[in-house]
Amino acid sequence: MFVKITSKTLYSLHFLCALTIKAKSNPQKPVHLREIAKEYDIPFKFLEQIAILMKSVGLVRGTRGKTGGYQLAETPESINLARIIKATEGELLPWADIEGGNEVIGGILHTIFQEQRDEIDRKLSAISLSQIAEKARQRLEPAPMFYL
Amino acid sequence: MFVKITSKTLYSLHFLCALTIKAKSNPQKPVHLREIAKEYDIPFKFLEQIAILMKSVGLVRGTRGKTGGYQLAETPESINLARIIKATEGELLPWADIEGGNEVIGGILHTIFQEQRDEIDRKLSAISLSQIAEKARQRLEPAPMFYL
DNA sequence: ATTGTCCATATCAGTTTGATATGATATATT
DNA sequence: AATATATCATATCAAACTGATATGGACAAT
Repeated sequence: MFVKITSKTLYSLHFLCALTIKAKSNPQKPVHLREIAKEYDIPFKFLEQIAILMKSVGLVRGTRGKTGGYQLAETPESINLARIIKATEGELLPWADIEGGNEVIGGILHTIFQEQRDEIDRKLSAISLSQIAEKARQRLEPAPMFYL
Repeated sequence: MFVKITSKTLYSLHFLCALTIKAKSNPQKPVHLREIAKEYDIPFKFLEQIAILMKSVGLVRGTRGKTGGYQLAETPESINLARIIKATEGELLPWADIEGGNEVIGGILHTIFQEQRDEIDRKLSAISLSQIAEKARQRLEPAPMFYL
């Protein structure tokens, strides 16, 4: 593939959206991973790893113990898609060996893609978690009554 | 990684550039893979696979027998970078499962990236093999005499 | 016939990805 | 204090992908 999004990113977005949506109706209260795993059909143990990763990059806070769980460490408005994807997929710029420099074709490609990468970074940075969560919430809403 | 270029693409570009450059001084004459593999330091057997791939997508022609070799199947002006990368890395659009549709986050990401992918496609399509080969030729040129 | 090329698969080691297993640590409840 | 339930942290594993190698067939000029 050329542009690649792994399921780790998908799961991470589900996770963060869940925290965002649930915080609306009940702020302050941590959300259990089991709950999210069940609702979004994510393998629980995999979700645990993702939660730890999200915590390590400062996007969420974990509370231990029986009434523990996770909640966003920042407002969903201040968290953008670029930060999330960089956490899950690594830096947007890939070819470390190409950047080496003296390799001819690599150098050419590097020049060609530099501009494009900056553009992608800008666009992803302009999309906030709150926007994504809002769209997800809309799509998840049950059909209006008058369809029944 | 997020945007990824494998060595198969690098080697392919070396291969196609070699054919382009050599065709200038000696058109019609097929170029041996062994020659290219040596000059560009590409594992010969790997290059063979790449040559077959390039042939299967119609970018080069192979001539068998003792005086055989490879040559471009089209003019280097009509071959663009998008075609080459699609041949080596697959379609620029990756997430077949995401495109499925009814998955919420996947659908959102698909929308977000659609525009960007088209943009990348346009930019890569605008860069021809002849341009790349020309740049490569310039960089490969020995230093001018008056530097000695 | 022999040689040197393309052509086509099969295989293999290393890495990445998705997922599971095991257990430690922390805290609210009983 | 004991227990239940949560986060936290590694270790491990199978499948897929990547880079590379191996083996052998088909073809044409000498």
